[in-house]
Amino acid sequence: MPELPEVETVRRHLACALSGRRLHRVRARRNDLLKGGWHCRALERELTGRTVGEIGRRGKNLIIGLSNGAVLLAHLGMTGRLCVTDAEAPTDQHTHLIADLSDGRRLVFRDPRRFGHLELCADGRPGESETLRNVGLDAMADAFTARRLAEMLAGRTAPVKAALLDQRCVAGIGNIYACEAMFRAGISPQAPCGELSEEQVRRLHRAIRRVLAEAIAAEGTTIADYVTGAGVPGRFGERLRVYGREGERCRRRGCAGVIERIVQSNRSTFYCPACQR
DNA sequence: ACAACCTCCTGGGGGC
DNA sequence: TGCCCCCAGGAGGTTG
Repeated sequence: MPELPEVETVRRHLACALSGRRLHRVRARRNDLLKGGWHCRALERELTGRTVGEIGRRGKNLIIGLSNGAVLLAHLGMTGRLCVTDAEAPTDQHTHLIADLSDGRRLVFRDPRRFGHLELCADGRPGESETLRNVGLDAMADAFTARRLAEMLAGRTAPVKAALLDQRCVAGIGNIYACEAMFRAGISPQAPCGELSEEQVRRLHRAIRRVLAEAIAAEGTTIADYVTGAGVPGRFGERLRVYGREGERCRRRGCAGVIERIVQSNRSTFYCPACQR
């Protein structure tokens, strides 16, 4: 599931394969995947002829700069893929946008489960878009400090896990890396936000940064069908310490605990009851 | 204001 | 073998 490291991997791929190319024929197929009031024909008209500039990211959102100051935003949801393929590569009913590029290849947006979406900001003010207006500080941004994390958690009674998943606070963490960060920090996913000590918040901040940086270096985690731009699975899956490991032994040296799975806000949480308190 | 649910969607897997 | 049900979860919406 594309969280920050997977989206960053896609961003790097697109920066190589898409930046500098012109979009010369665009087909959009589903109005319900377009935010900001767009429909397919208008989006096709607006995109056609634009040249792709820099590719950025905030949280799990891709920010694709276009000529004339427009910006295309893309969220991959659960199963979304945005990649540059050969023009002969087959497409299916889950392919929702195809843009032929000036170099003979094509940009393809495919998303079977359709939790993803696209939004064009013709005015070049993506910060006010439907997509980004509720998205907080990127988890890898310099401005995301332990102090900022402490401010976000202060006074809240919700479990820490819920706060980490809330994109309005810190953006980019999903279910996998929330579990992994809490394990590394040795903090119970059920601990109320406001009850963490300063030291625990510092540990949590450090754990978030480290697990995300390691996952970026490994080109993400492949659970079901995410692949990197090169079409290969991410390598971080083998380094997960709790996610998906229910019933297995804790990997922390000297810990005899067994990983448990609980459900929090309808989502699986994996943790070690022996080392997370 | 905040927290706890519900909803959208499809493919894959388990059980019978 | 085939069918049905459940499960995965990002994020916005609704309810309390």
